[in-house]
Amino acid sequence: MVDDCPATGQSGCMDARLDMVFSALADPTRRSILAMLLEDDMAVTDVAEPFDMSLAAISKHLVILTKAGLISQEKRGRVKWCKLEPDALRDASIWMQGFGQFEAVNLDAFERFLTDELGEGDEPSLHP
Amino acid sequence: MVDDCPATGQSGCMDARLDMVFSALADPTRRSILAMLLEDDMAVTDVAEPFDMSLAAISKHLVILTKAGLISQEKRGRVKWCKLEPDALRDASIWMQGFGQFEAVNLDAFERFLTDELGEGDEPSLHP
DNA sequence: GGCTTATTCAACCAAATGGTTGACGATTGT
DNA sequence: ACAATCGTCAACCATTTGGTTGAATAAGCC
Repeated sequence: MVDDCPATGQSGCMDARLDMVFSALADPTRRSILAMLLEDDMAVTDVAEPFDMSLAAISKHLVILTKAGLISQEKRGRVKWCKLEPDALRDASIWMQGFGQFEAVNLDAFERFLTDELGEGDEPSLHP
Repeated sequence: MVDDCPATGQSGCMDARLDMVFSALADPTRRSILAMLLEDDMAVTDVAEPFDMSLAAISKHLVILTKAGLISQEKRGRVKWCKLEPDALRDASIWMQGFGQFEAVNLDAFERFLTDELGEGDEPSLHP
């Protein structure tokens, strides 16, 4: 009954986590927030600034991202800092790769990944 | 205005597609369907069979998966065949990998991937 | 102490989601 | 021709989602 196989999805115990991760990613605002946090940790107010939306709405988005494990929030003083937490993203990505494994063409993606990351200079350029 | 950078998410034209892919993946029923289709193409009725849910509901799920590009449906005679379409999954997975790229630990995932796929024999064993 | 800033809470709302049922068109088999 | 099977459509329903406001809590500044 433990989730022995990530592909079956049959009542696995990581189902709920995947639910949360994918539905968190399903919103463009939340994806933008993740992209912003990719560059640096940010306070809630600063996260909200570029959006045409109330602070409360952003706060709720951040709660959703936190519950999904995609970010973490640490309160220091009166400001709450948001930090990207790539593990959950990685897990979900791995899950998805399961669906490509049986196709040889899937290797394209990894070639692209590797050349993007390793071929383009030494400093970890975030997004070419 | 074209989506020049997959990380910004700023009004990129692939946003809508990612919306659809991730919200399609956010439902456990739909993920199970994908897992079933991983093993073989299936007719709609056969997809619906293991679920405790009406055929119409499954039909709707399949429409959602189709619109997201995750599966394709081809009607042959009176039965409609559903086939996994891994490209969309791969694209979304690539997008997600962007969030791991700046971390060295991300390479773990790819090591795991490579050993899983290449290390476990010649025949494309679907899911060990 | 009293103002300002940072963030959440609570109540509310419109729209989207995920399901049901029953009727319907299309295709197949006898 | 008739009946059975495959799948979708339409109408409906309950719940969730994503947003709004205004008040409330908490911390820093003068």
